Amino acid sequence: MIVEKWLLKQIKSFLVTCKDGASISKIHALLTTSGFLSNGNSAAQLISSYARTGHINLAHKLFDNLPNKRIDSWNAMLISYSRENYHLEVIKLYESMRMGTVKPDSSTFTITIKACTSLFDLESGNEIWRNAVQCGYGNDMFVGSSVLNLYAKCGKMDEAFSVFERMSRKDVVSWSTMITGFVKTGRAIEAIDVYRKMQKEGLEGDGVVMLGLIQACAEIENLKMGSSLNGYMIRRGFRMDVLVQTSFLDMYAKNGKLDIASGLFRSMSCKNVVSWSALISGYAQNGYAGNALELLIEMQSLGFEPDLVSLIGGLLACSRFGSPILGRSIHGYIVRRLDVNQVLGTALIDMYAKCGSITRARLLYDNTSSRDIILWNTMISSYGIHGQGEEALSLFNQMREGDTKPDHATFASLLSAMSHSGLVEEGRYWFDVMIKEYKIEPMEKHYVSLVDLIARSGQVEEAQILIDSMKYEPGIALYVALLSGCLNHKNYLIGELAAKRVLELNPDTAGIYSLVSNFFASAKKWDEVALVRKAMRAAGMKKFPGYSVVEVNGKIHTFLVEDKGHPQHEKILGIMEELECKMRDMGYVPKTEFVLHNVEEEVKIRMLCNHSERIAIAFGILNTGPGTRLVITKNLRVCGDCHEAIKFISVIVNREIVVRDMKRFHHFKNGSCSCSDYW
DNA sequence: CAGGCTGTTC
Repeated sequence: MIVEKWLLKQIKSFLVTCKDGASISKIHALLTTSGFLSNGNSAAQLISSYARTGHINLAHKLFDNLPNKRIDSWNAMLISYSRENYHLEVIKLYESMRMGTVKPDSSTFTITIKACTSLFDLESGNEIWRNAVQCGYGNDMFVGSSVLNLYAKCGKMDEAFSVFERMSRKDVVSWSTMITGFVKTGRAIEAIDVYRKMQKEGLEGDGVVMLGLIQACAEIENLKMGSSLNGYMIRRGFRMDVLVQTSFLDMYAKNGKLDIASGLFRSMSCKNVVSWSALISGYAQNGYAGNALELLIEMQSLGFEPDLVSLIGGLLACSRFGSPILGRSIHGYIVRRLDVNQVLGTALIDMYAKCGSITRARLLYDNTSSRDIILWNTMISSYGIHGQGEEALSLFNQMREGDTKPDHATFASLLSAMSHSGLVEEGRYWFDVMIKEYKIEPMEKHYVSLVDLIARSGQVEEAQILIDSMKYEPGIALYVALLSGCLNHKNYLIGELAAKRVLELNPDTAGIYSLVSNFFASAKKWDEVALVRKAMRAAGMKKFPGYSVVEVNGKIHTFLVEDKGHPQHEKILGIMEELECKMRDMGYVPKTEFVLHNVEEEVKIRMLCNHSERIAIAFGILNTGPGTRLVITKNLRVCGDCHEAIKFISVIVNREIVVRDMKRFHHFKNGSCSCSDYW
């Protein structure tokens, strides 16, 4: 007997580390012939050894043939499936176990609930949790933590919290599950509260807890707390692994501190695809499209295969840049290598729409099999920026018929589409529906669209009343919307108040200064015009020169304002002069009020003609065949004079010209534009 | 046997 026990122990310890399938089979045969397996001895070890060496089918065969299945064999089988991510098999196996007489234990419940978590199967998870309580495992820390994670992953943090509060024993895993859960559901403040409670109970956080806290800091934009967390971790001797470093990197990148993020990235001795992706996305989200694309290329050249997320970052950069050529090439790269999932599909639709091809965007949209809220919102917004308000509305109505509930972003896109298309009554109507039927509290962005819509239609007083009726302090965007309405409809009384508010609220783009200045010029208040110019210089606005991008014959060409550096400069100039002549004959009068510099009238006219969008258009005309559609992307807002001029140009050259600016698309065709005015 | 990094709309 003693020898047998010793032998079994030796066999077990050998199986734990054995990597050789043939040896496992030999031991299997030995145990079978000597009769040990018949009472279940060593079966669990054999099962996990088989599974660990990639022979899960052999493991299952052995398990099926066991005459006496003990709980450790069941659990070994469950764990083997779990390791291979066969979550449905785990749940099935658990159910067949429940049919028999063997009692599940803590591991059984822990693993099975984890499988439900991976499948986001809240229903089965709840059922198994009830079983666990019935079997006396309601106070088990492992089972408890896996239930916390189940609720957290399914977004049910209130349920998780009530289980958490009733747990009699908690360890660092239980606490960190709560912290991570709150962060991932957008409740960063509560995540930090949980951490403080944990500290009060005398528990130290570990790496996982820190990771959650870093993400919390990223979300609430508290970089100060984030940095002090960094100091704390260094003092306590935490190992800064890739995960933690990537989280710090991401925190800085998300908050626009790309210099710090990139410094951190360069200093990392160990980087993975995720670290690359985090920085690429950070650049793309903050408008540094060029840096994002450069990094994507650098990543490949160093042998890192871009994954889904880094490519989504690349697509985002393309849509910021307005470059369909780059976007298409990334699309092609993706199709050759990866499966397109919903997030990627959405990014592609957004990219095509923002790069000027609403048709291609719709094509992709029609080919999607399932539609989540972001996909709907993206398509609605795409129609909006292209000035197709009716299409946006019709899509929105289709959405209402289905089972995806519109959210705040849906209405933001819808209302903005209404305002870009001048659908005044519809805009008012849906704003009301949003509040009354969908119980969505209007946010600033909703008010901005509505004010823009109403003011644009000429009801400036009403727009003013709407702003005054808001429950919170109106931001600059609202006064900008009001002011542009005042400018269009020459309401100088309200306009002057709006203009003053705009200046008080420190505009951060040259476009806004130019709007204010145009307003005062229109009111013939020249002293104010001069003041605005001064304020703009003081704010350092001239640092951002306007540029336009145009793609011709598969190449991207960028033009700055007054760009003289192009090899075809002389020819471009020729086209521009020819166009100007014909435009004048057709009745075009330069709107020199759009020039904010205090110079001679004749110089102003020269400056208007040298705007980057005009140079880009002339270049496009020069280098493409008659009738070719031109797509130009401008980094600022398109200027009011250019908006007029391009209408004429579209007639002269008989082409469709699409100009995308920071906010939307202007489709010029046969002398008119899809947008009623430039702003 | 339970918890960890990056991603799409406004």
